[in-house]
Amino acid sequence: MSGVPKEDRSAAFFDVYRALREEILAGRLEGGQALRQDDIAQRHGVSKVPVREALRRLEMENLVEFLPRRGAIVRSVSDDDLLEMLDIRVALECRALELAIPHMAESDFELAQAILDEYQASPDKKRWSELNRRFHTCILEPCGNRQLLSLISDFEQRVGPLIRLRVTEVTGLERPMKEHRQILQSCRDGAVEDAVATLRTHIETTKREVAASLRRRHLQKITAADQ
Amino acid sequence: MSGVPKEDRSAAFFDVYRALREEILAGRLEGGQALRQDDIAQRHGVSKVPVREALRRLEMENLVEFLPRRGAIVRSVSDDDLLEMLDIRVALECRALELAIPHMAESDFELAQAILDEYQASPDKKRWSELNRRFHTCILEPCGNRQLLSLISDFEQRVGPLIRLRVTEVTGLERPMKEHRQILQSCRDGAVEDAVATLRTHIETTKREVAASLRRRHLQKITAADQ
DNA sequence: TTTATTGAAATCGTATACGATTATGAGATG
DNA sequence: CATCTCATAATCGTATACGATTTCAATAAA
Repeated sequence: MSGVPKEDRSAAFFDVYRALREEILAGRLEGGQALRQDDIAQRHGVSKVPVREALRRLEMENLVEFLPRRGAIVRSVSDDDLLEMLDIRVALECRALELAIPHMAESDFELAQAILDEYQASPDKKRWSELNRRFHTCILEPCGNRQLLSLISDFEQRVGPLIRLRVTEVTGLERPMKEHRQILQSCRDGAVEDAVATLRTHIETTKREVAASLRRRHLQKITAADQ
Repeated sequence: MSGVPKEDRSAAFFDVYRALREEILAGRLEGGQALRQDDIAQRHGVSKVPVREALRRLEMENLVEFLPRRGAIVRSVSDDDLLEMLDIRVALECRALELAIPHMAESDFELAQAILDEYQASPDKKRWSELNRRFHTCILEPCGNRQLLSLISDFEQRVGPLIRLRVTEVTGLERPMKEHRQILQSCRDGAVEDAVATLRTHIETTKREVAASLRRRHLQKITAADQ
C-alpha cells in the first residue's frame, strides 16, 4: 500500500531517498530549495553516488527537479498542480471503490464501521485525518488492484499534507461523517453506483473547499500588495 | 504528454535511461533478464554512475527491479498486472474525457473526425493502433490536466505494446470504429455521461478481449503440458 | 552419476578523484 | 554609489578505483 517500492531497503541510497522524501512531503523543505549533493551525502555519511540515485527517483516522483548543471531543487507544487491531483484522486478512488464493493466481506463492513465509531468518539482533530485515511483505505482495499492502491497511496501522501490543515479544520466533522456513513451503507447494500456517486461528491467537495481556500489566500495576497 | 520527464535531456544518464526504457517497452528485453551495469555502461560509452541513475528511475517506473546485491532485472509484467493496468486506464481515461468535454472546441471535433476518417480509409493494420492512440489523445487532451494526461500516456506506453497484437488483429475495425463515432457524437452533444459510458465500455471490452486471449493462452499451456 | 567444495572471475555498491561549469565576492571602473 | 571584471571557491556530472558478495566452474567426495 505504501507506494514506495519495498525492495532493496538495505541499500545506502534508500536511507537517503526515504529521508529526503519524508522531508519534502512533510513540507520541511521549501519548494525551489537547492538540494546540495555534497551536503546531503555528508549528512548521511555516504558519497554522492547513492545521493544522486535517490534524487533521480524523487525526480521520477515529481518531488524534485533537476536543472541542467545546477543540480536538484525541491519541486514546488502550484495551486493548479494540487487541484489536478485532486481530480486524479476522484478518478482513482471512485474506480477502486467500484471494483472493491463486489469483493467486500462482512468483516470489511465491520472494520469500516469501527473506524467510523472511533472517528465519532475522537475529540482530537489531529486524529481525524488519520482516521479518514484509514476509512478510505479500508473501503478501497478490497478492490485487489495493487497498482491502483499504490497509485492512490502515492497521491494521498502528496496531497494529504497540503490540504489537511486547510480542510479538516474548516469543514468540521458533520458533513464528511454523514458522507462516510452513507458510503458504507451503500457498500453494504451492494449499491455500487450510489456508493461511487457519494464518494465522488465527497472528494469533489474537498476539492471545492481547497479551491476556495486557495482563492481566498490569493485574494489576500493581492489586497495585501495593494496596501 | 510523453510521461518521460523533459528536463536534463543533455545529461549522459538520460541517453541510457531513454534507450533502456525503449528496449523494455518494445519488449526487446525479456522479463527477468539481468541488466549488467558494466555492459550497459560500455555499450553507451559511459561509466556505471549514470547507468545506475537510469536504472533507479526505471525502478520507480516499475520497469526494472533491483534485487539486493544482484543488481537490476527487467520487471516482468504478469497477466494480472496487465489486467490491473487496464482497470486503471478505465479510471484515468474516463475521468479525463469527463473533464475534457466541457472544454472542447469545434476544432477539437474536427480533428477527431479527421482522425476517424483516416482510420476508416486506412487498410494498414499497423496504422490502426497509431490512429487509435491519436484519437484517444485528441479527445482527452482538452481536459487540461497535465498530470492526468501524463499518467494516461505512461499507461498507454506500457500497456499498448502488450495488447496491440493481441487485440487489434483479432477484433477488427467494426466495433471500435462504431464506438469511436458514438463517443465523438456524444462529445459534440455535450452528453458527458453518454460519452463516458461508451468510452468505459470501449476500454472494458478491450480488457475482456485481453483477458480472453490470456485465458486461451494459459489453457493452451496447460494442455500442452499434459501431452 | 550426483552432490559438495572451493577458488577464480564477475558483478555489485559505494568511495574517491577530477575536469567542467556556475556561483561568489573583491577590487576596478564609470 | 552602482556595476562590471575576473579570480576563487563551490558544485556538478562523471570516470575510476576498490572492498564485498555472488556466480560459476572445476575438482573432490559420496
